[in-house]
Amino acid sequence: MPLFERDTEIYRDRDALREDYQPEELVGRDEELRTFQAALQPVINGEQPNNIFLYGKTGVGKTAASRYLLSHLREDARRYDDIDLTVIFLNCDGLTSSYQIATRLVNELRSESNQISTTGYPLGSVYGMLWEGLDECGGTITVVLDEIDHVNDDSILYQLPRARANGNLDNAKVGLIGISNDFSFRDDLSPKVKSSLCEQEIHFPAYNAKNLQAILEQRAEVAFREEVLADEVIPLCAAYGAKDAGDARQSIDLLMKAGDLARDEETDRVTEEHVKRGRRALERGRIKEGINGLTEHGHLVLYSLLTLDLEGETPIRSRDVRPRYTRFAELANRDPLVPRRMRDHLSELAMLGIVSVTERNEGRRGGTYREYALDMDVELIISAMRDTIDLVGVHETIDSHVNTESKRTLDDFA
DNA sequence: AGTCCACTGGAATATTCGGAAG
DNA sequence: CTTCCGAATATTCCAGTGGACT
Repeated sequence: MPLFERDTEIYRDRDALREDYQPEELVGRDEELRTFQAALQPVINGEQPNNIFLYGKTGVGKTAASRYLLSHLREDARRYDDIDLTVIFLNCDGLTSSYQIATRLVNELRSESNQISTTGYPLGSVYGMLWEGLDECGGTITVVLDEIDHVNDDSILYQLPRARANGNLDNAKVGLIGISNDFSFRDDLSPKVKSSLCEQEIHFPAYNAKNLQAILEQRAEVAFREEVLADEVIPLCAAYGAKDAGDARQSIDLLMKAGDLARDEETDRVTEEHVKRGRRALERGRIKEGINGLTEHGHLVLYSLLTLDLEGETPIRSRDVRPRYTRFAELANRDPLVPRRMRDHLSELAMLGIVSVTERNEGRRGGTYREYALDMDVELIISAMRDTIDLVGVHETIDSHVNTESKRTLDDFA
């Protein structure tokens, strides 16, 4: 018997479900594409391009729409002799300042052999090099800055659109396209940046179930063999996706997970059951990741909440979590955090969707406070926590010191 | 109408940590 | 090895907040 064997293939091309796959047509974003296209029209007309600002949550097609339209734009611009279009696409993830963006842009414009170092120059001379590079390139230059909310100073967002007006550029016409996940980012911009960058704003709303279904169908067409998916699979994935965040990435991942589960069992059909199990598995992964990213004190806070939940004490206000937390912290040989900070950890757990929060107000008697409760299956959280390495030490410490009453609770899931 | 409770959430400030440079 | 920097974490302080109570 051979060691390796081809899987019973339900997939035609599994890669079509991967993150980097780019479909030829973009479905479910018709209206946004129309506005976006109209905003890009001046480029073709040879006019000064608009500055465009795109915003919307993750996975709603902002980047995909930009790539799609700009590649068409580039192609179509080639048909006109008098238009010389350059597109620079820069993802600002990991970049924190305008300075870093400017050096990246300079390097994009320069040849391999002529790159500059990303540190060491005065800001002014980097801008100087940037204007020089842009002017040398000439024609119309569209700069796309993806995830600009990662950058915490907006000088380049001011400089770039104004470069021509300020006399820094003679030949080049620069258009800036900013993409942001974070809606509040736009509000925080200084007024002068807002007026120039946000002259064209396009909002990408979350996908609804219908949009998601269209997207999934498009992908599934390529990814799976015919007759492999049960009828309810795609609608179900779409429904979950729309309910959660309207995020295409997430829905596609779910479809892929369901497919993988089916493949692992060597069945030739993906069913509703697979989707449900896939969802659970993905959810667990998400929680695990969330928990892994927490600090030790975050873990202790979660632990406190977990044991309290097992004792049926939830929902619970933060001051009642405190004594339990303090005890655990001492057992783990850590100084307990100050209440204000502990509340921050609680809200962080809430942010991850691990716990739920309800605001209550009992007026003069109790004031305003929030009540926390576990929002996830206890089993799921425990199994996710078990894998958290640095928790082991804490766990043992607690386990060996804790009094019999809570020991019983801990044993319940240890 | 005004008081008051018990928090919340923002902000200023301090401390610790980790990585790069010297 | 130290030194320095910026990011991440913590602490301290405090001005709201909004519904129950007088």
